[in-house]
Amino acid sequence: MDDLTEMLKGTLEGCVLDIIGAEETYGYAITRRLNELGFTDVVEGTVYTILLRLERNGLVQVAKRPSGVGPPRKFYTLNDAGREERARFWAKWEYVSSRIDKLREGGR
Amino acid sequence: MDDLTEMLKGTLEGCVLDIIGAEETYGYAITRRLNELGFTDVVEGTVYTILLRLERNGLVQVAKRPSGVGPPRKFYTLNDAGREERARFWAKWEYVSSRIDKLREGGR
DNA sequence: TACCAGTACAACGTATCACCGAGTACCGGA
DNA sequence: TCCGGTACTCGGTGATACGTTGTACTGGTA
Repeated sequence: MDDLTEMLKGTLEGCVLDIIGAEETYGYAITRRLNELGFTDVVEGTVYTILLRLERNGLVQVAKRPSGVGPPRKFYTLNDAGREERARFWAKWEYVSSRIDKLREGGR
Repeated sequence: MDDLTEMLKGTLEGCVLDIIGAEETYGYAITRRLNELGFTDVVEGTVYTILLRLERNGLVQVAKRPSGVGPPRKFYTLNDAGREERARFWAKWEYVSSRIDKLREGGR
């Protein structure tokens, strides 16, 4: 699939939020997860910018722990604000995607 | 629904493309159509930027005609390149939205 | 020992996009 | 005559994903 960049704007952060919400995890693993989900072009740099943004906005709790197979990892968990934001994201997604699907079906 | 700006990036242009593809129309009417579709915060300035971009990228054919109820209108129609782009948009949308829905259902 | 691949994160700059605001202009009705 | 509705243009702003480069730790292997 060719360039999805623009279409991922505004949704990628929500996806990361959701992945963290499912279980405590770290940047490198999140990137792999997104790749295997089908977003093959998403690179580490992108995910780390999102993670730093989430941290700066106070949506996640961070814990640095050694990994054994490389440098230490920063593990992320959602806090209350993060869980709220995640719910808001899915509400928005539901809203937007349902309306676009309506347009597609020629819904006048 | 609160701010959808970021989530519309990359999809709004596709929506406009689709609306034009359905029938010959003009900026002001496209804005109204998007508003009634549920994208109530989309304003004329935004739509006109998209239309100028579509024109610059050679995806539409333009015809200026008097309106009778105000200043002349610029009517837009998709050309071959525009129809291709529209198809590409829906393919991308199908791809992205299906994968996000999968994430949402906890699809591991 | 020296090198390399895999893992892991950070920081810089860039392009694109939706939005905002202000401006121009045409028309009909109160 | 003014005002609301119609209709388009243009310049600037902020948010976001991406590309690139750099740092650094580990284990395997030639």
